[in-house]
Amino acid sequence: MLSSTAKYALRAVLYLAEHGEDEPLQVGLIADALGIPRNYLSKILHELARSGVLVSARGKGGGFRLVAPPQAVPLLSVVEVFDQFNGNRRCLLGREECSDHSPCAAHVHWKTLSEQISMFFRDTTVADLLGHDPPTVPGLAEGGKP
Amino acid sequence: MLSSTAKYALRAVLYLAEHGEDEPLQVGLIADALGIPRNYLSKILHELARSGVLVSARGKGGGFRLVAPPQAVPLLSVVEVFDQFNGNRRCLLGREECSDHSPCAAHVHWKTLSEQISMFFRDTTVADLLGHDPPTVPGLAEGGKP
DNA sequence: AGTAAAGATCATATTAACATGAGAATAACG
DNA sequence: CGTTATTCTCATGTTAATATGATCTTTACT
Repeated sequence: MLSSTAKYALRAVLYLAEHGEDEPLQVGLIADALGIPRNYLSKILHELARSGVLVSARGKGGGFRLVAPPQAVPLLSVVEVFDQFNGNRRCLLGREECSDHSPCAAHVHWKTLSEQISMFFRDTTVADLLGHDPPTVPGLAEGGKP
Repeated sequence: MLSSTAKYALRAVLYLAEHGEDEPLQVGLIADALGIPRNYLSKILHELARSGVLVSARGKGGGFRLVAPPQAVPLLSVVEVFDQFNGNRRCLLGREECSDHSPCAAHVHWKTLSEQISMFFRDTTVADLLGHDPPTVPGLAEGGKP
């Protein structure tokens, strides 16, 4: 559904929302916590900063923070920085021009679901995902229920 | 949503359902009609044959045919040959192990849509997509309304 | 001013998807 | 049996995503 870059971005933003309320968090910290390659995450966070989702501070004491409160950050604003959701991404058969006006064979069947997916990313916010099992390093055991 | 390989496969299967009822169709014919690289489509159709969706006949008069009638071919049986729909494909954040039992942060929010997507590919058949604007070469003008 | 801690940037490597080209294997048919 | 039309297979090329490593730049603090 999402590129691994977009997944990294989402997980990092969630981590910032949960742990970065008071002070900026460093790339290395987030990368270690989530098991994401450091320099790769660095570039991802940098792009999120360029896109206005995060702010970055260089130098000692620097790091990344969310610009807006989690309730004001739809998943789409994170994900669209890396994955295209426009045009032929929406057409199941990959036609450049696929619309109600000029539909592909699957158009009427796929349309509803496709719109629901768009709505999901537009309407779900980072805050909606907080308070659940926080995303940690995938494949790392996680002692459970007392 | 789908890899371009899976899209090619879907479009080719649709073409076979519409034009290959009486006789097997040749790779070159389908490739030309749909604007898909010939040898690439050849491999795709071969894999669909190995997977039991198509039958192939070599030699003169050969080509490809659907094994079952279009009503009996769910889109999933075409698509799953190329794109994985299992495991972490279903998890929005890319966790290997993401389930009701061990959910990621997005699990409860994404679950419903994810299941609807699965259902779509399982319940929609090739026959459902017939009788609409047939998929042709993308980006090719298509003389329209009289 | 010097130093350490951070992000920013550049060059390069790795991998998988997508694609092309040439030829081998198979089958029909005269 | 040879010719021709077709799929099948292998080798290779191209491109984009993913990842790594080295170095540059900025900032806070002493």
